[in-house]
Amino acid sequence: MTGNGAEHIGALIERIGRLLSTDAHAAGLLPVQWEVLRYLRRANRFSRTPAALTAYLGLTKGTVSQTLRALEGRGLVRKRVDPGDRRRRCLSLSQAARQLLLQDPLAETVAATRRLAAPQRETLAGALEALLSARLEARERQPFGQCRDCRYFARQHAGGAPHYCLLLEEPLAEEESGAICHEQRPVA
Amino acid sequence: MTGNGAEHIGALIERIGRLLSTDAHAAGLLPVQWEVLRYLRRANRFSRTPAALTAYLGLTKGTVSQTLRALEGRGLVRKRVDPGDRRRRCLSLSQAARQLLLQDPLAETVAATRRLAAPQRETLAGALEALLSARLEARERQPFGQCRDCRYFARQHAGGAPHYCLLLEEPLAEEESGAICHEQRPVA
DNA sequence: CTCCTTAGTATCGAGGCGATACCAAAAGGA
DNA sequence: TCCTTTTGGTATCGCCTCGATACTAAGGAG
Repeated sequence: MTGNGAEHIGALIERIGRLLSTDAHAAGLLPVQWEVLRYLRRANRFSRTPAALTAYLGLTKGTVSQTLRALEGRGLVRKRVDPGDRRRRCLSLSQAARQLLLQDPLAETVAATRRLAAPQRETLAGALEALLSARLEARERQPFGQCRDCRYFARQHAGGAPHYCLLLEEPLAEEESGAICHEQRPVA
Repeated sequence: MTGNGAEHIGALIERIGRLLSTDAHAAGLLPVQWEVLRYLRRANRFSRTPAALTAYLGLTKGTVSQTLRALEGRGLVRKRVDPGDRRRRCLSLSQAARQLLLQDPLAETVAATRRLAAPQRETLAGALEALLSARLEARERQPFGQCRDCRYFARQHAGGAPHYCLLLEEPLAEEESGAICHEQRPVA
């Protein structure tokens, strides 16, 4: 292989992104629609709202509202008013959406990643995280990291007891600690 | 950092791709329009045609035709009939397009890549190439590699003499050997 | 009760995108 | 030579993204 400069890496990222985009189209949904479904699968209960989704995708709220409208029309996303704050909408995936996610075109790339040697995969993950956080900082975007990596995450050590969010003052189940959160602030 | 599995890498790639897409929007052109300009800057003279561009982007020819129409309307791309084959159109960048490419939003990510440690950058490039070629094979897409890595590339060793393409039977200048080609077939 | 902020929707215009249909030029027979 | 096929590109339609702008509704602060 020739040309391993920084420009080459830029071209690779661009090309892979384009492939993912056409894969997404071929799988029956538009790229951003797949991303909405993936987000809703990974986000915790405080983050499954149009506002958090808007921040995650980096789009305007009007665009997101319209995209959600399209997904609702297809019966993939359900929207209902938050009883606590009647301005908020709680988003959830339909059973059809969960079924559809089993054919997520991104899975093929994940499988290709699995075929890399373990140390190479480690380095790849680290490098991508560095690139991502550089861009996030430049744009002052929220990181949307995992709950358990958050400065407000309090781990309860008494066996079986749930964890706790010091920001939202809510108990957290063990399964929730790996979900992404729109309020997440990395430790230190 | 937590969760370095293959799924995590998939999420990272997806998220970076999304950031690049919103960066592109912010820079005044649509993502695919930036990609067209980048392609035309990097492609050799046999590959600056709508058909090659269509294969590169993995889109339908109708879509590409329409995108080129938009870029032509903005005075960024010029199109003229190929004198040899009057069905073909030869594409070229205007001076305004070359000027615009100096503000390519992808450059910021390239700069971030440059800040990685050299061995990490090497591994990143290798891993991304592996992911890309896996997807290309699965979709039976052309690689669009560099001319000099092609099985039809004949290097002339007599000082200063140009190289030669055994497929198209055309002489090649030294500067062309780094360009990407729609006919490129990697060695062995 | 006002003002302000936050959450979401509605609408418009540009444009990507696939699908389909179409046209023109080249190439390949019989 | 004429006829067919193939190749390169365009035109049009419908759906959807996307930003911009303007709007409604609900919560909060004084």
